[in-house]
Amino acid sequence: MSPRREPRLVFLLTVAQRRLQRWMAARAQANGVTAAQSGLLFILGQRDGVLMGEAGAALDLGPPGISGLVDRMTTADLIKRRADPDDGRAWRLWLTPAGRTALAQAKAGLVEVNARLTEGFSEAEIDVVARWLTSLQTRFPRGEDQ
Amino acid sequence: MSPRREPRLVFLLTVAQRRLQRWMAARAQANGVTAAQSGLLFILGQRDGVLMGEAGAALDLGPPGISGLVDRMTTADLIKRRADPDDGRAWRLWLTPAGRTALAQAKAGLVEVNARLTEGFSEAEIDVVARWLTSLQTRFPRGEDQ
DNA sequence: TCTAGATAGTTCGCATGCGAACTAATTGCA
DNA sequence: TGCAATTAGTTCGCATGCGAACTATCTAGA
Repeated sequence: MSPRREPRLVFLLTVAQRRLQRWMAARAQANGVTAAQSGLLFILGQRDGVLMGEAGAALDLGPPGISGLVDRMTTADLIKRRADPDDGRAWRLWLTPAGRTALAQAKAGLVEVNARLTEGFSEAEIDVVARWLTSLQTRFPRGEDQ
Repeated sequence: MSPRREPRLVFLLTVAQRRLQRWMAARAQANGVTAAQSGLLFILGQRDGVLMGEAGAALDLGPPGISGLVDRMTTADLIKRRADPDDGRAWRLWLTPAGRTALAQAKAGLVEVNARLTEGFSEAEIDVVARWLTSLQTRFPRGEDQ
């Protein structure tokens, strides 16, 4: 409540995310995989064959978001969609060979990005940042809340 | 170089920004102004009559970004675009009365958002966060760099 | 068994913003 | 003066992801 000048966190957060997005998109020309797409690749790398909804939840995407992402990645032959044998409404997602290759490249790229993201900051500082970013998921929840 | 588990900063940053975006978009139903749009309103509140390019630079938007934003806000009658008398290529942006009203509401809303963004964190911690976010603009520069 | 409600995804229209390619106006310089 | 290079914006196609409304399937209870 002191009159200290608030850093413009909304602006900083928006710009930071956009910069990262842009930078990774430029990298995408190399392996053809964007940030959002590599997110799904990572999920499938851990649990191949997840339901679309599960993948969406893991990526914090709503139904339209995961649906569109899956469409684009299916077209790009990075993943494959197969009907769930037990539930006629559901689809399970699987990596294609091209998807596995892209995942390997994405993993390598992530190392560089993470290095760039943490360079010049101590572990304690990065922990503060991570804790703050994580806390926003509680402060700005999905759905209808107070 | 220790094998400590990296927090997934790319993911956290992406999700945090999306959560904030989503939350502010939901607020937008009230005053009809989104986060990106209120960004431009704030710029014009400080310097009414800026050039589009100047506004874009202030918001870290490229030419297509600011062009589209201006189009949408002009259609929504929040801003007005007038030819620069000295430069036939350039346009200057001005708040409309509706834009001024929306700006006042956006300012009020920002107070709440900022409170939510900083709640539970010390000033020193917020400073670390702000410094980290700001540093990304250098780490992930626009244009072609190393 | 039948049906009402819940659940999994899809589709539509929209906002956001990028890169590439473009138009039009201005400027620098030979 | 005149033209080449620069600069201000626009346009196009794309990726991303939202909310609202929809379809199809499944499940639980009367």
